[in-house]
Amino acid sequence: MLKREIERIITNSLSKSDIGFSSEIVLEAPRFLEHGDYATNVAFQLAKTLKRSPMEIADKVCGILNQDSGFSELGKASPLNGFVNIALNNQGLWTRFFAWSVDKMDFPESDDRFLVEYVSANPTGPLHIGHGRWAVIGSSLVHLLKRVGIKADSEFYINDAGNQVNLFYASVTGVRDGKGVPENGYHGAYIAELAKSDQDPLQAMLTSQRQVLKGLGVEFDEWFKESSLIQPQINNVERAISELKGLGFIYESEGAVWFKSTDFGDDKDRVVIKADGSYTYFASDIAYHYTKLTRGYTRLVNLFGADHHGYVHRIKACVKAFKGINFVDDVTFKVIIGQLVNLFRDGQPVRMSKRTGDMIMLEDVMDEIGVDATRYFLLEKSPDTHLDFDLSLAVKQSSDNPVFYVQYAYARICNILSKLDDGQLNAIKKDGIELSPSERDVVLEVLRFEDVIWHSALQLSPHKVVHYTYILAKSFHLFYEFNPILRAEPHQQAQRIIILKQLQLVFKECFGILGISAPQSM
RNA sequence: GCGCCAGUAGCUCAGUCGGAUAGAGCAACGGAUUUCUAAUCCGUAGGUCGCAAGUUCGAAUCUUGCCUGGCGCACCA
Repeated sequence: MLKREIERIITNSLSKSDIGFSSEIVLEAPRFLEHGDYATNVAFQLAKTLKRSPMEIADKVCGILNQDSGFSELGKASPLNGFVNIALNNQGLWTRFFAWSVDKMDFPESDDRFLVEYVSANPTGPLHIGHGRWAVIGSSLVHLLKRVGIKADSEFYINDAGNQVNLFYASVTGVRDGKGVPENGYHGAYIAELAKSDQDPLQAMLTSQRQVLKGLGVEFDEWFKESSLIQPQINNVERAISELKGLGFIYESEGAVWFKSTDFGDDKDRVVIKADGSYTYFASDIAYHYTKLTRGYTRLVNLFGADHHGYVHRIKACVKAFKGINFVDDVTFKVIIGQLVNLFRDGQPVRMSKRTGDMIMLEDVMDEIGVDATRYFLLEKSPDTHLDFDLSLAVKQSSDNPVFYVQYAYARICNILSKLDDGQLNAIKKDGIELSPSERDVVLEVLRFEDVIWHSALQLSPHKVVHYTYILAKSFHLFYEFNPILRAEPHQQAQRIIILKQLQLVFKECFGILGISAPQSM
């Protein structure tokens, strides 16, 4: 990618010089046009060791770079206030843009195997908007990881064992038999619906969750049932606990069996086998994460709702404890906490509770504003921001909705290209390329794509791709405004067609990662 | 009481590895359309980056303390 190439050139050039800088140069993008296309702060870093002022060093660095033929072919360096600013020349920029392609992107290879676990909602009720948030973030994260060549699988953990499920069954049969819902049981219209049906309530609930998620474009490689942890041949709960015991992290007290999670930063130790001999929910969780390791995953990523963040410490503790096992090496475990979504309608908060009938479900939101808008809005913000989501606003603003803004850019591109054929490309100039300001801007944005998705993937932050997509659309719309294509001179037209084609492919890539559609017309 | 997350423009939020003069969208106001789809573009206005100290050439960003809001603190799941 362009940025890395320039970094390499500069690092090379400086390491050959007498300036004595051997570590890698990292470029940043300046905020102001007059500061060029890229900038580096080497001079500040060198100031201490060289005992010279940053201005003086920046001056010298620029001299070295501008003497270097590999660098000067591409751009020009100039010092300002201690920064080294780099302005690329149009020819160098265009040559790289012309040669670049989404199919030729080159990402570092790695043997890491990611497992992204997300949603994992209890099968005791319909999905709410919060689940929708983890769902779109998780699915886009998996798309993103795969796109940069990282091996990643996705998984939904089904809590189909334990008290809550029993209570759920009891609630449905209670209504069915006219005896009413037990204390602390589940209420709501969906319980009454399930009671009317002959279907197994748990199966019905799972099927419906799966359908809603599929409708949202969210599919999983694996639906892992808690109940499958214990099988006639293999009892994974027993195995996981005995592994921990072998490592010395299990003890008995007050008639129960405990895991010493305080050794790994938890507030208190946790019970895994109750005094009555039954396993706790946490025991299943230990076993579940144990199977992630036995299945060969080395990078565990869990998306939890903020209402479950209390488990983070203990689960991290068990994964850390498992590092003592001989087949486990170099495992990392990252928990992404998705903050809750507050739903509003006309500025009034809409409460969501499984225990009352008054409930807005994920499905309702999708019906109301559409899948693309639902995904875009839920994906747009960083997961650790508390999201206020006003439905009436999302509907009202639908005419200048950001999701339409980015899709419209794509539709405009498709429309123009449909009126042209590749014959026009013969007029392309190879030398003496001129670029208008908005052409230049759009070219630089396209070339940034590779860098953006790589860093978004490393930081497990798909929302950065949303941000980029919006910026790209913005720079396209501006380009469109000032650079006619159909009426342009042949060589200029050819040049702009190249730009459109590159844009079209990058937009398609972005939409693919975000999971929204790419309309050819609107 | 303890823990996690947040606090940036009227509202909703970006802000990379600490960089130069703080960034968008919406809302407000003023403009642009004989045109490749105006679902667009241009401009104006709007700031004590919660508060206070510290680290340093430089802090919205890192450290510490405090304030406010959300969530969580079971031998429930």
